[in-house]
Amino acid sequence: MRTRLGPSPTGFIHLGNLFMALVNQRLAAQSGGVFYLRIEDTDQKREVEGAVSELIRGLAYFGIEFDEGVGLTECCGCGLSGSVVVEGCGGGFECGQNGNGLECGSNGGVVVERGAYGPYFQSARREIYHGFAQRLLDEGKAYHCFLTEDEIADIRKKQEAAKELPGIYGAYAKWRGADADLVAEKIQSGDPYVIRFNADHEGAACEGESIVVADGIRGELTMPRNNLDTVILKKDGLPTYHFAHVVDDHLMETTHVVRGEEWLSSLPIHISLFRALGFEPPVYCHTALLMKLDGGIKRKLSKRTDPESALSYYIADGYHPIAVREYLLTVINSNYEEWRLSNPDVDSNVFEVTTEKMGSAGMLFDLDKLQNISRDVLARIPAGELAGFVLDWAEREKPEAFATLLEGRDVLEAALDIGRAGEKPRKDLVYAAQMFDFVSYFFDAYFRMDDPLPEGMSESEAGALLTGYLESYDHADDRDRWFEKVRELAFAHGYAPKPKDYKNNPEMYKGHVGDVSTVIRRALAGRCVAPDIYEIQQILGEERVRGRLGVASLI
RNA sequence: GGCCCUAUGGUCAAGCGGUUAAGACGCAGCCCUCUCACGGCUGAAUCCGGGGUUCGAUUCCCCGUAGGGUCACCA
Repeated sequence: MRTRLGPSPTGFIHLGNLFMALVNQRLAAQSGGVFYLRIEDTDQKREVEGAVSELIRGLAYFGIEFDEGVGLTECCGCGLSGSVVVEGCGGGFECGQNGNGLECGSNGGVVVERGAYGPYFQSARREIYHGFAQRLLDEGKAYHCFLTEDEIADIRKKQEAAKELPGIYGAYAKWRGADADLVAEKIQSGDPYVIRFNADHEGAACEGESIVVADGIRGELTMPRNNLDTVILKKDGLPTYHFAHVVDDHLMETTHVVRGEEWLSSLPIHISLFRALGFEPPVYCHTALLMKLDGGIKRKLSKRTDPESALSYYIADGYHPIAVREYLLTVINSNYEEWRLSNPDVDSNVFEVTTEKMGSAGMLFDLDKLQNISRDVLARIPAGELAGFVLDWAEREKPEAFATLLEGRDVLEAALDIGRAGEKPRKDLVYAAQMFDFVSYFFDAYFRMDDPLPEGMSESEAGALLTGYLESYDHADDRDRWFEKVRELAFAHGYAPKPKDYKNNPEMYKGHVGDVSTVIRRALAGRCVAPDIYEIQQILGEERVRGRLGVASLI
């Protein structure tokens, strides 16, 4: 299979982009095919500078790499902004001569193209589109249209009033078959125009005819034939999506177009264009959309109002790429989870994604599920690797903490590794920001006594317990000996050494050993909820343990 | 509004004419237990409605209904 991703460089990378990229990537990789990146920059108004390299980097964070097409490479060192080099051009291009107007990455990346089907920027394929448009023009399948915005608005108003289908078609297509001399004259005098597809070039008799398309996900689809004179070349000479899609995916030999359901309704236009040009259409796979529950109703994840729809949200919080991929995989093919359960240690790329098993309903994005998957994924990653991951995150997102973490890297690693050995590892870790918070108290700079004492525990009582604990503290004790001492301390102060004792005879005790350990835990970690005290102490080291206990016992 | 897509618990969903209607997340309870997390067990919770077809429909067909998508010189 040859698949592609065709994003427009608007500076916003949607979760949906990643979803689509992942499906396309897996499909190509599984079949030994090619997955390429084409930049659909035909809307100059929406274009954002630096969006292309940001897009590539954003996707790369989640492990999306392209075999062909637009990519990023190390800076050529020219230092000039606005320069592009084309890989494999043999030095024939000087920096800045390519003219695509892209940045020479401020952080060392240069946008390049590779592959035999270029250019992969639609804005650089103008002449190609013009050639095919001319062909349609010559064959009477397209025409110049000089309708102004006002005229179109009037037409629409009339159509609305008459409850007719809006758009340019039939009798409303007044430039269809216009006098050639008049057209030439208008062009000559510089009147702006667009090229429209003539939906009735095969004769208006086709009205009511329907088309049947075999969708890779949805099976056989029956839709009415296109009857709108859709614009294929805009006033500025650039193609619309519809035309660029048809021309490019034909020329670039895309075999499978995986795209969102929002394209379903323009499928008839695309089929008509393929037919008019005499091209074979690719296999279409229209995926369900990612939705969000909003006030009780489902709706498409929106980039304007839903922060979690942006890839940058997950990068900023430091979600692990593997976790996000696995979550997406469970959404892409629901049998993935089952597979993962029986293959806990196999690389997720071994799982075969199939379009037939993709849902077509539109699913809610489930952050809980992502987090749950993330816990499992992170539990399988060695602490050393996680420490590096957190450091990368901190360098990027929390620079003020980076030096501290880097300096205390061994502490960071040990802290992240708490309770993870053995058959039933703890699964406390979810994403980098959360991991940082989870271990922050190990670093003096972030140690805070945040939590209040447990209910009913007075400060003097806590102070007495801590003083007693400090007196008997021996850093060299093993875990059993250590806890034995905690029990003794508890008993000496009127607390049940075992929770069960307290449960059975609540009137005999002030509380149980858990209350005592909570006071200790709070003194050491600043919180009443944290992992095993013994391990925390071992990581903190004797000096800091005594220091924190001493400080807390005086309050 | 037209056209199109979709419809199983709160969520993701198995199912593909006869099932006690899987599983996962979440939720509740219990167990384990120094708190938490992990783990174990248990539980509550689903076939949108109405017609057909059929000996029998969650499953097939039709009609509603609901949700979504789309109706640009944006993709």
